[in-house]
Amino acid sequence: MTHKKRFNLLYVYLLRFDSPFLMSSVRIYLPDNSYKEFDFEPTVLQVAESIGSRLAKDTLGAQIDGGSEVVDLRTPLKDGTKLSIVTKGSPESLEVIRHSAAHLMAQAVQEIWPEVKVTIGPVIDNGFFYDFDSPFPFTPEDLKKIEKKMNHLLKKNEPVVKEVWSQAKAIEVFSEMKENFKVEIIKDLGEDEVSIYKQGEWFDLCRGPHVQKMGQIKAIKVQHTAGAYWRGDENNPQLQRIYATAFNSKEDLQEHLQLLEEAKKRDHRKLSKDLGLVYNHPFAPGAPFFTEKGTIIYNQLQAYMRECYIKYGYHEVISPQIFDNQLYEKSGHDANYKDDIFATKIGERDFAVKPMNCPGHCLLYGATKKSYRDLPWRIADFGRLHRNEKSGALHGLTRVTTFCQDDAHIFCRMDQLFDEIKSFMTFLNEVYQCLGMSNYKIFLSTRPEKRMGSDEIWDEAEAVLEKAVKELDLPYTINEGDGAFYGPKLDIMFVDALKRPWQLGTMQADFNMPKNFELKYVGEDNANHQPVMLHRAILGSLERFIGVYLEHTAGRLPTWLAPTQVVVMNITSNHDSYCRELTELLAEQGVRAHYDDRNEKLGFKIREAQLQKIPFMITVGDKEVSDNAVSVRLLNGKNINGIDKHEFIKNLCSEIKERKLTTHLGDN
RNA sequence: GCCCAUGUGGCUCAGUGGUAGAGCACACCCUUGGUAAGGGUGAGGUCGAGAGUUCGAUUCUCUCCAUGGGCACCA
Repeated sequence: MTHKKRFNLLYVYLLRFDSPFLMSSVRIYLPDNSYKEFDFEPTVLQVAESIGSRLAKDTLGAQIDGGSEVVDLRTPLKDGTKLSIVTKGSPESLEVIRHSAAHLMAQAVQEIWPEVKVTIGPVIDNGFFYDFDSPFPFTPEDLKKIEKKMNHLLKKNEPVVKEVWSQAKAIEVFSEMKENFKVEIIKDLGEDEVSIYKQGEWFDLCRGPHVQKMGQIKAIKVQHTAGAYWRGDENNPQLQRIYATAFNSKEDLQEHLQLLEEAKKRDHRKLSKDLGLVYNHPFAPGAPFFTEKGTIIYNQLQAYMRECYIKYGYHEVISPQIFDNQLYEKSGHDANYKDDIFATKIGERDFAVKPMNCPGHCLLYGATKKSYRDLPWRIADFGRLHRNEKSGALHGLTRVTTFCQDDAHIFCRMDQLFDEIKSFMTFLNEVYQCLGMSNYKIFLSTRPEKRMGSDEIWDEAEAVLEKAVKELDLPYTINEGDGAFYGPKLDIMFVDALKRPWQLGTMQADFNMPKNFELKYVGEDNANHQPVMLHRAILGSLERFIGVYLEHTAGRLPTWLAPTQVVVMNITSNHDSYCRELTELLAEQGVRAHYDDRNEKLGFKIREAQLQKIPFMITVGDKEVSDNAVSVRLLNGKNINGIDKHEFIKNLCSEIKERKLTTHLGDN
């Protein structure tokens, strides 16, 4: 603090307490610790005005007392408030802009179709939506019309005015307008007063924050429509949702739209088709075929996990595909999961296709008498699972009806739990590092509404997981009510190259299933005890993982995973025998090499190999044949010419064997 | 499951109330060409399935199936 300020502070102090005739002053602190004084409680905007007219013009909201919530610029500030003004330059400003843009969209819709009723329109990541109660669905042409209308309204640059109404008045006004959803919201709020934001003639019930004038929204884009249930409940009426976004500048909007384009290019459904990895047929909805190429990725991942299983003390098992439904009655699946199980009746007997491995593994545990010395008992299973997903839920490889998890169950004693969780996290970290997936977050998902077992059991299970992450010093977030029906989970959320989160790995603590199956081990005390069951997966399902990984890498797989690792290209048919020998040599070393001997120009072959994202392209011409060498082109376009043939193969083999991340492929 | 949209050769997509077209891929021929598409010729589709309207449907209507965008669901 400067000398002058310190003096001011003292002076004001004296004024406040020694001059009863003056109104006590209100002091608002700015981020640089300086402050502004008022003899009334100023609004955010008034503070901004006192600093400068330019700042006032750019003001969109504020954050107060170090909080992250953005408050409305019309908010009166109490003495001592620490104020950080949000202007159009700050990322928080988007929230304000989008909030107002949502109102603008609702206004546009109601000006075009007065019969459409409004509900709510919140800001979401990257944009906002507004849910309308409309007698007709919006067409793409309607969306264009809405966008046009919004741009027209923007030009009018109407000021946004806040009013505070009594609950009674608000109910009366909105009832008269037949805005019944709004009336319901006001009643549910149960507040004596509610705030209303007006632009021109149009107004909406809203908590804010909002811009000063609509013209502060610089760029909007109406994106797409969707059906959505009122209050997210499928028993409620379905509304018409319109998604849109808004930005501080046309450039920012352009940039965002480009990012969406990029994400579209990386869509695993497109990539898996273009790279020839997966095939889908309407006769098997949600059940992908893996082609000969896709199967290589699938099997390589499994082989990798199998190697890790040896290191981490897991034993692989194979369990039945179809069980008598009594198994699922016993496990609790019949009560909690029936809708998703493929079931069939043969004669008088009910059968079910297994939706998960755990009940079968409980049977296998019970097959032999276990001593405390046998624990932890870790069994892994790549068994095929089938789940009868609701039709609308299917999505590429990430949501399918049949899949295979890198699944394992650990049966252990209570005192072994911590070490098991720790070992799992080490295992997971090793795998994710190997795959270049270092960015992941941990969520602790707690008891869901639909669950089995007593609250005491749940208390214990949740506490065990929480204690473990705390002791391991891992940062985590609680995900209330998102646990499995048999136990809480630690969910691993992988964040991909485009910053999108995906749930892959999981570690679940289950005290319920061991109880249902009356699982026991004989303790040191020669008495029976119940083991704890841990359900865990690192990749999640192979299908889902491959989908996510394709998007993360944009299809540029590390060499060890690439279906074709090397393509050999001759320049003329004179080099044919050399190429043939080279390809055989590579194959002998276990390298997946393809010889492109087509009568085509080199540029053409390169282009195809490039589009197929093959890590190594070898070109062979007169030079290479005479030097017994190879020239290599990498996916990033770099060339390494004239390497000794054997040296190249040696290096390549070690890259594959060590499962190196191919950084030379370019930025993933 | 719900709302909306879409479905045309292997792929990407035009198009029409009078039984269809392009590019790529494919086959054959010419071309032997050093780092992202050489040229020519040809074959290939009862326009997702079923029903209806119509003299006539790939086109209009309905139902179903699948896919896409969401919602809900995701043990």
